[in-house]
Amino acid sequence: MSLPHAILTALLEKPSSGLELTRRFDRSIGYFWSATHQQIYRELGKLEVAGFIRALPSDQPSRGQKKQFAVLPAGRAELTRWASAEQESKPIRDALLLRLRASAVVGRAGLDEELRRHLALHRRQLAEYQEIEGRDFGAAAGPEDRLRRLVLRAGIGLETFWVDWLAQALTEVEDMDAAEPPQDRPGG
Amino acid sequence: MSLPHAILTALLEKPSSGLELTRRFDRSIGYFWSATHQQIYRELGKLEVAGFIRALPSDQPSRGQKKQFAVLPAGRAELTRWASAEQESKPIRDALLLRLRASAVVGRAGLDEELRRHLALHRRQLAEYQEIEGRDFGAAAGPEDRLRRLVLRAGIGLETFWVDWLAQALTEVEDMDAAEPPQDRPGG
DNA sequence: CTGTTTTATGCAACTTGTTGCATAAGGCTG
DNA sequence: CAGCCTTATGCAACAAGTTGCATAAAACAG
Repeated sequence: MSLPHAILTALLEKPSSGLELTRRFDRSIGYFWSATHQQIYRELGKLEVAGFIRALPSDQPSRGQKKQFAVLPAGRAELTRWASAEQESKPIRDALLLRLRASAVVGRAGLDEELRRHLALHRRQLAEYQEIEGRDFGAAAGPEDRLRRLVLRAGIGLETFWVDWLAQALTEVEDMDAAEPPQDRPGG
Repeated sequence: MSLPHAILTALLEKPSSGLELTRRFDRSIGYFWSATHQQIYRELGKLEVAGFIRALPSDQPSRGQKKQFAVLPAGRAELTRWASAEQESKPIRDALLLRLRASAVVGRAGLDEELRRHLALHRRQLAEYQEIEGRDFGAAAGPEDRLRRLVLRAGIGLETFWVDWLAQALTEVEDMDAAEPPQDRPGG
């Protein structure tokens, strides 16, 4: 249950409306904790009821009107509590690796294309991270920026790993396809 | 929606009962697609109704009795179809990176312990993967084993990355803690 | 042969995340 | 100013995953 804490973190970094949060969850925060606007609006409602955030006063009351949210002391306390507690790590689910395992059983048809597609996606993501690093993290900075830079370095490291692994996997799969056509269950 | 396909793959590798599947989802398959016994039994029921698998005949009918499942031709066809189609990649959610970001805002209390805990977990997982590699993948083999080895290499690469990153993150955080105590919002 | 543990299957309720759609304000275009 | 697009918020239904518990047979201990 980390979505509320992702939202609290984002709102502490900068008070925002639901839509602004959604935009930020498509970029920075969303690089490691994604959420749709539906989740965000629902969670904002819960956080407000719980007294963790409040809507900043606005003229118009509701729909079609921006509503800014700011974190209340209770919300900061909750985030502090969460951040100093042990996290249960969520189980891994990686569809691409599952697919490779399935391909070992039912054949490699279309596998090379999928690997190429993923390779392109990860290369693009890596380039984006590297651009952010060059833009936002030039000189040495305080602990806040050092921690954020560590997070970014995790992203860069992960994408670098995937790019390397996918390139190697693609080479191997092409090699297998050359030796033996990738029909379903080729040799038996 | 990949759980049914994970189960079909596992059953094609070896027909199994629900509990045997559960055990395998705690090991090999579960390294990249985890599932609880609840999910597995429920999904087995659906796959049987859909005509993708069938229960092998047994003496006793139901509870407390092992029920072996085998994949039917329709099930193999479904897995083949799934494996040759494009996968929508699931959004990323990594609680540890989120926590680092939160720590940048509410302070680093307990962060070093959490990093050490993760480091130990990833080191253990890496050792397990390397042991499997040494045991199961000695000599060169057919395309099936080459694909499975690629999957294992992904696991090894990922764990290696995490071990390296966590070690570096820990060093940095300890350095920050030495310069400035890790209270909530230390310097402002 | 009785009670406890282990193996094995499964239901029900709940939480989390996704998809599709509805509503409404404001700006733009002819 | 009528119609359309974009921005902004939100409901409802659904799908996926989790948690807690129930049931029952077999194995084991005394």
